[in-house]
Amino acid sequence: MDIAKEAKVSTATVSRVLNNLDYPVTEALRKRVIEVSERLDYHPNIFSQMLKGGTSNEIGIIVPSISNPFYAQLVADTERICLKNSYIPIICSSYNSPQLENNHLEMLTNKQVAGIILSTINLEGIISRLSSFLSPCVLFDQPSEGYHGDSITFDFYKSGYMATSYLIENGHRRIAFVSPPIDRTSRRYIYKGYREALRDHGIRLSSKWVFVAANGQHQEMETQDYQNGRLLAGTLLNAPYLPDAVLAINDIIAIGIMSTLTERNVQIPNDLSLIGFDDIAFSSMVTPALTTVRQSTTQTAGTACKLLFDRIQNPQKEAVHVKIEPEIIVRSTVRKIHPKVKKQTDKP
Amino acid sequence: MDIAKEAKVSTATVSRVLNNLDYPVTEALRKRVIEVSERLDYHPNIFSQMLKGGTSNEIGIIVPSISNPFYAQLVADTERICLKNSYIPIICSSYNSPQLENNHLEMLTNKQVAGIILSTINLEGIISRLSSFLSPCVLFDQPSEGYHGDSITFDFYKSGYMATSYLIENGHRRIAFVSPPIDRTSRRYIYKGYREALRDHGIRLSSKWVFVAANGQHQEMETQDYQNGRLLAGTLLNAPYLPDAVLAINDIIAIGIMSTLTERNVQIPNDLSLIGFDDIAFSSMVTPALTTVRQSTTQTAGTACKLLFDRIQNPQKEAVHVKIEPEIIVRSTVRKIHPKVKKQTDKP
DNA sequence: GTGAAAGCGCTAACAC
DNA sequence: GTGTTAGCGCTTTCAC
Repeated sequence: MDIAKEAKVSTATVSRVLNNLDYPVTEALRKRVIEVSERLDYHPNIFSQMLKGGTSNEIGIIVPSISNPFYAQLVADTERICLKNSYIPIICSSYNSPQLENNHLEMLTNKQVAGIILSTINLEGIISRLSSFLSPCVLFDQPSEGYHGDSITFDFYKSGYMATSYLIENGHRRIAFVSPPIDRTSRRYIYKGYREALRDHGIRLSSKWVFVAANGQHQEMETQDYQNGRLLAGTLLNAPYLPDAVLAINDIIAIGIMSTLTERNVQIPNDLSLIGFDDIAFSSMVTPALTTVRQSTTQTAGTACKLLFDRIQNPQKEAVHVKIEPEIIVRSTVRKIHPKVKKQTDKP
Repeated sequence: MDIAKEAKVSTATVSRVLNNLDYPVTEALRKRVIEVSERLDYHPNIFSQMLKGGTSNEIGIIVPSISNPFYAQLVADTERICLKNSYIPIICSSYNSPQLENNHLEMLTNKQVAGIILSTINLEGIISRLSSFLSPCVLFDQPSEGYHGDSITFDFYKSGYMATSYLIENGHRRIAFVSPPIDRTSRRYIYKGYREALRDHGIRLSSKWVFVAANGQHQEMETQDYQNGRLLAGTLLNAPYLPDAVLAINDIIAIGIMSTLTERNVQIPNDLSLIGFDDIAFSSMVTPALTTVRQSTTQTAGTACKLLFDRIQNPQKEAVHVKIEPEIIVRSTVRKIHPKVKKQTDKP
């Protein structure tokens, strides 16, 4: 330690002063050490601190893709809370690659971060390893069935159910379902909610109203969802008649649908109602503003951080599972219609 | 080292095997070490590696706000390139706080990251310290005048000049300028480009066509820009007559303007042309699709990474300054008008 | 009150 | 070919 030499004291004293240990050190020495450390622009070497058994104040945050506005928001919210609690967030995108997610996880545990907040795209693949980690891990956003640690997810099933019911209550019967490939548990649940809401209201599920994109998703998700929305809206318009409403599995795909519809002079919500999921910032910026089911990022981020902080404090405490309730944000893309008045388009 | 004991060899041998040093080790021993290391699920302690003088493969990326779609895109692009080159990106948001930016910078240098890619919001404040860093730092996105290291920025002045000229060439004369507070060098340059383009085309700058928001920006930037756009469009509509065109200093504020205009039945581009800056993904998703000046994030990210990687390879090489050329993305919000035909609105 | 010294896990120089 | 050992910078116990 250079400071020790320069100030002519022992390294022990330097350590005691700089770490503010409540250890008896004469004012004179203390002052000298501080003076020298400032003069030398001293920064402790975190590696040797950690080697010596120090604890990290970093928190890893892993999400599928940071360029997706929903995750950008979720990460930003989480980041802010970490910072406020003097943790340093380390943000990682898995880009839908289990391999990359694994790498990140390994990197984070190697660093012995204080904790990990993870939206996994590969639950089955990692669930067994999670508990063996040295750093506590809370799962958020995506469903986490079978995980025994802390977790917090949306109630996707309920989201799907609520959105569909909401449309039905507004008089819609022919409700289309539009989605990218249903390859995630979250999507499966929304779809299930959709089907069961229809069933519970005595509406027969018709496969002709289910539009699921075929392609994979290794490109940028946001653009792809948008394009899927545009495309699927196109095939939807080719049907002999229009549905009453469309349930789009996320806001971006909904905005894609709006775009094609507007182009083809189909008025929303006059000719067709539309509801999305997520409530990303842009949903309120499009015209007409999109009615959607909010998956509150602030709530998710807040709860995830709280669970993690609590666990860091008390590693022995019982695991907690939280479900965030969906909330319908009523804006301008769903209109009330009278179920008796069957609207027909001018298509053959 | 547990492995050494377990396999009954020295730690040196273990290190040699596990690091694949081209050091003579008998196959038998090598196999035994590998077998044990796998059985014990061994992970090297990166702290002691670093302590011993190892080099980090992490790269710090600092931007103002990750929830801003432009920066989300820029970060995602940068992240991907880092990953592809086996660097681990560490993403930090400064949230427009010089204090926080400083903290991040300090954290990154403490970790002795391989390099830093920085969009600084506090150039003056940090420029002197940058060169004393142990990790090389390339500045991107924001102007970096006075910095002697590598840097890469947009030609904001040219952007502003080009956009304004483009509008003028399309027959517009009364061109409004709409912006959040002009508190950043980038914005000052765009504004300057606007003014000088007007001047060079013999159009007098009229302060009544300059709309600059008053408020600060410690909230979420994206929402705030949008709201500013809405508000300023409102005051713009209260003027006795409409301008021919509006130059909005970023896409989000442009989308805010579109929103108010659509609400008030002002048709874009028939009644008013509009051009933005950035070319965020959403600009092509709104209706009508926004004409804008692209600040290519892929180009910026690519160049920034290249400069940094080069410097890591060769710390002595000369500093490089790159300016990314703006590019007008023609979509549907600017129409050509004949300069002679003075359009008047029906307002008094 | 202060200092000396051990040791965290690893790598590399040196011995054998 | 393989083992021994010093030392990276820090914290902490123990001795003075």
